[in-house]
Amino acid sequence: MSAPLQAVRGMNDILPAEACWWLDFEAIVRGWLARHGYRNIRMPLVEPTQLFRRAVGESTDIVEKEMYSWRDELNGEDLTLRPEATASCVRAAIEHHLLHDGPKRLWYAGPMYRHERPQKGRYRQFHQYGVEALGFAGPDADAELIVMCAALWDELGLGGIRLELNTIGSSLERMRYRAALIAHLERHADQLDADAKRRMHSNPLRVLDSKNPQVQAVVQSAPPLMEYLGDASLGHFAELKRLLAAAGVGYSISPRLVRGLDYYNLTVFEWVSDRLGAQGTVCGGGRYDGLFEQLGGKPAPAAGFAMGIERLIALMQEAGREPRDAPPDAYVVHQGEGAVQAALKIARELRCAGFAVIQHCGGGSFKSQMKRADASGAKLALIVGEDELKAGEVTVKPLREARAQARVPLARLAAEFPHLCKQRT
RNA sequence: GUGGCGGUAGCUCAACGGUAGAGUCCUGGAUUGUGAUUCCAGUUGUUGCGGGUUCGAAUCCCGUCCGCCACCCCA
Repeated sequence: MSAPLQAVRGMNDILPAEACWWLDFEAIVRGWLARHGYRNIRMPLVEPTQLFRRAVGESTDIVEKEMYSWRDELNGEDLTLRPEATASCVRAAIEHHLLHDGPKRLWYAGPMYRHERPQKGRYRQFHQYGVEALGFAGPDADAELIVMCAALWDELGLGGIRLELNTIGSSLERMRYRAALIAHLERHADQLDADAKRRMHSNPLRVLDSKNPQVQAVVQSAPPLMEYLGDASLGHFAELKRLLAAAGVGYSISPRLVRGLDYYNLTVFEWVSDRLGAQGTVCGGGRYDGLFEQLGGKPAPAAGFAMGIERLIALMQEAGREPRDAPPDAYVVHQGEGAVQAALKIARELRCAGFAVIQHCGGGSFKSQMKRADASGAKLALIVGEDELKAGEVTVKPLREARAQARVPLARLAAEFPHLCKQRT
């Protein structure tokens, strides 16, 4: 036997026992999205590499070292497995003129790819639900997005997720601040680590969220970004805070929260849990008013967020929720001449009536078929043997309760089945 | 990319230089066609892979792969 192949590192199979959690999660999320008036959009997993270089930014971790990029030798295109999907979504909106008749509320879901070292809550293929409000300029849109997150945590039964909020102003304000920050960092260059020194010129804002204590000391004494914001930016932020307070959504202002992607401006936020180890961010987003123009489209304001499915499901499991398992209503056991045909017919009839029915396959003794019936979790075993066939009946045996089995005429089975299924003790 | 810990039956683990085991699961049986409980029987395997030390390696050493956790960053 040759060596078995394995899944690619950091890319996981989601087996049935785990997948039932995903189905529960998705059912809740989709209902929630529909009730908020968001419509689905689906973009390709592969995009031109240039899309992410321009949207996410050259000096971000994602573009610098985490993208699965390659050259398609068939035609020389440079392609990348999407590391996030806001860029794709905006690209699609521009390409198909989605905003020609007004702003749009959109959502998407699917796998994202980042080449990082895997650890708890971090995988090379991970999955997100993304929500984007395109064409909305005001802080009311920011508030809508944040408040709907809070509603979702409630629906999912999750507590202890806190909101961290910040504003990073306009690109012009950041440019002015950037100059001041670089000047400050240069004065204290001797206290910066290699990483901070490298970023000091390429992306100085990123130095702000360094966790190195010595670097943080320098950051603490740096001028705050807030002092470089104009009235418009401050007003946007103030109104957002008012709307959140009115909606009863608590938050903490986190001046060091700048987010790793270049396209953000004004509002940025993260929802964080303490129960997930080192990777506690469960959802992150913000406003990206410059992205449409940056990608060659007509300027349009926009805001959005993405949430990590693996991390949220981990929280659901940690909260002690039970996944809704849907065992079949019946398992059809059959033996003897002509029994398979009769069993198939019975199963089909019941399925047409809306019941979940498993038909035994693969032969085996009566005993082994009954074992399968029990293992399937079915409420009832339907027994089709020679006796039943002769009598035109089927034996209905409850598997989950101490109730006697009964013979039911085939003609009445479908009609009586709801009653047989529901009966307790 | 860097560091710490770990890989033994499908699963959970024991054996820690001297012939690889238990529980569970799975399969068959306990008088005609009845599951889950009970009893009996049976299969679990190149001890992740490759090399080295040794009379002898699951065990010690080196390499490699994979996993977990952390750094970094984020979902």
